[in-house]
Amino acid sequence: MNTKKRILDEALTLFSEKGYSDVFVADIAKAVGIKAPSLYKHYKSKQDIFDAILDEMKGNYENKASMLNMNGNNASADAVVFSAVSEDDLVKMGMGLFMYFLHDDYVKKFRKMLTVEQFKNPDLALIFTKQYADDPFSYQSAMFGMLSAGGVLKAENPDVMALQFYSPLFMIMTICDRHPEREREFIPLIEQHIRQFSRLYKGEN
Amino acid sequence: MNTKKRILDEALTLFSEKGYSDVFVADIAKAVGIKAPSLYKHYKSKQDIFDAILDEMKGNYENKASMLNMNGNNASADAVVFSAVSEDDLVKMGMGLFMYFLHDDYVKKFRKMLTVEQFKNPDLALIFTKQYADDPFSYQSAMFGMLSAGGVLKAENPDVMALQFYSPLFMIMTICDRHPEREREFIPLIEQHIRQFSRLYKGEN
DNA sequence: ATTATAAGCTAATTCCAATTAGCTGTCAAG
DNA sequence: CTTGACAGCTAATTGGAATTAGCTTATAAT
Repeated sequence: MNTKKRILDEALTLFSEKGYSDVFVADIAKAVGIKAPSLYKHYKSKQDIFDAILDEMKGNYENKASMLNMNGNNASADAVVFSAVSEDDLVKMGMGLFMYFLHDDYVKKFRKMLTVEQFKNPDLALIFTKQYADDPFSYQSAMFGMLSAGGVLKAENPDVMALQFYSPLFMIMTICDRHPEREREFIPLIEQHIRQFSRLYKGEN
Repeated sequence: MNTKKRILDEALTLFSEKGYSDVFVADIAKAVGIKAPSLYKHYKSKQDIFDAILDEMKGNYENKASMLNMNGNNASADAVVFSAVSEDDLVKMGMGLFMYFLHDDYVKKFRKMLTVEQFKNPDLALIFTKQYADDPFSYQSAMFGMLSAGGVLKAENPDVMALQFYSPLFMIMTICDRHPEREREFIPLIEQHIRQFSRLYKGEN
């Protein structure tokens, strides 16, 4: 039941591994458990399936983003109090973000699809950059700005602080997308990064 | 002349933008200025062209890597002296690495091809991770370890230092691959990052 | 001069994958 | 009960893309 939705799920799984062109309608159908022509009862073409995946994602993202306070909306950082943020708080936040991005099945597949399709499709390039760069930067920059203003952290360029805090998470995520088996090796490094970052910007040493 | 080499160049250009499957033999031939069947006088199949590109790159990399002191060979960091490394030295080194990766035409195309093919081809995944993560990390970690030991920088985990130094370069490079027009916006940020990194790890502030 | 080879071309050939045609069974609404 | 929409199937159809066949010309070696 709900074949229509299952088609999108299986198609996304396949697209994220093989890219749009190397996935055949018959592959998607097989994954769903039907024959290729039956699939046309639900979508009028392969491209239509792809578009539906994009539409679905656009809905999902705004929810998740505001949930994680990750959106570009500058009002959202208000929720973070100016006052103390401990090293453990930063670790919790950074690891939480990292683990969510890395392990949420839907998010992961969608990201991998963006990765392999980005140069063919300018829309996807924009979505990728917004979700994985501009939005996190803008949120974190606002946060670090306030933490600096509140005297919790050194007064340094908050854009740079955001870049330095976030890009290790991003980079290691891309490595783990390629080599999930190396995750064990990198998780501790992320935590060490965040603790070291925190100490450096608190001026402790 | 040297059609054989031109085929590789044009094929790489196309593969890097559209991915292997979306490039037709006729496209490559057209870019070279011949007809598709003529191309088979030089390579026995489309796959053969792809393989030749890989082979060529394997040769290129080891040279470039040792030139840039970027390889995984731990002896290579010996060239860096223990003694003083100024903020400007770090900027020069970081920006040089970044600009080379970002603007060298061959390197850029090859990276984009790795990006879009990585999940289909485990070999490419390994090459990507080696060239853009393991090798830079191992070189820089050795370097920061020596700078710490020499008292030039604080004694902190050198793996984390390498991660923090390099991952902003990597991440911004991936953004610029998608949006070359945003380069102007990001180059200054890279320089600020390196200067801020340097000051933090020198304990100045 | 002759001939072999290299590198190009046009015209098949072959295969494959998306899509369409047309049929069948189910089942809910009337 | 019976009819229409739904969702599936098998068997075409269509179009596109890789590769092969077979021919031509230029050139370099004999």
